[in-house]
Amino acid sequence: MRIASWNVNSIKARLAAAKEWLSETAPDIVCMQEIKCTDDAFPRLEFEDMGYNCAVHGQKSYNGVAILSKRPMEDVSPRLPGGNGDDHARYLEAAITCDKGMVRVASIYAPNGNPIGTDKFRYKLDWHARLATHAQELLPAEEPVVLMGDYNVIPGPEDVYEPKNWLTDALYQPESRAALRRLENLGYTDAIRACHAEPHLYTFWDYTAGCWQKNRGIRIDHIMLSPQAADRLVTSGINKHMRGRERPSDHVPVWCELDI
DNA sequence: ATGCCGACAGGATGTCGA
Repeated sequence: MRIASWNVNSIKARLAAAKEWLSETAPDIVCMQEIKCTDDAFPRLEFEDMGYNCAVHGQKSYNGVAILSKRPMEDVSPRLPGGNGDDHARYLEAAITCDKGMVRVASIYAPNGNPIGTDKFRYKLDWHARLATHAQELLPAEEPVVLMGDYNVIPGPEDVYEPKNWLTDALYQPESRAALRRLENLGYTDAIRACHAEPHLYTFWDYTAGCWQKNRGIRIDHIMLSPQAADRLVTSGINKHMRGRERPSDHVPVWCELDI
């Protein structure tokens, strides 16, 4: 079972690239982030024609997450618990029954949080705290859980081209990195790191300043596996080539293969 | 120190992203 995640940076702008990528890599489940459209505007029929069911939690202009699945989805639920009226579309969860059992998948678009020292950074940390609480609450069921998407957190110095440049950025603050580490401390596994030890694996390259050409990237899109999902991890990867195509997203897809 | 690029809404240019 191949499960992938991609921050598309507008599904309207990325529809052709997305269809091409789906044809080439044939993931069974796909989590998308930053679809930047309402539920009605999501190109559902295009993906249904390719054999996918669609669950969409959209928002006009900003944010928005979706899950595509070749198999039916159950328990589809948007939004993290808590948040006091937080209306950003940043979380969507679904349960999917596979050949050897079920998997629970969440599409995650965590807040950027810049600039630091503002309400935006506070919102980022609060959002991650809500995510950790929910992640913890999912554990007693002992299901395979895959929390995947754009976490907007650089885990460590090996995940960025030049750590010094990011010392005042919300993506690299100690509190941000601790939020991601909190999931690991709960028992979740970073699927990319579990399969690839080498440094300088990136999932995002800024559009500006020739970052892609110079390979000045950062690793901020993550696949976090519950213990029962990690037990079934076969391999994982990053579709880096997608950044070099026409009209690319600034993020590239990440994926894992689970024996489920 | 700032812009660089790209997408959005709206109909010029400001906002946002990371």
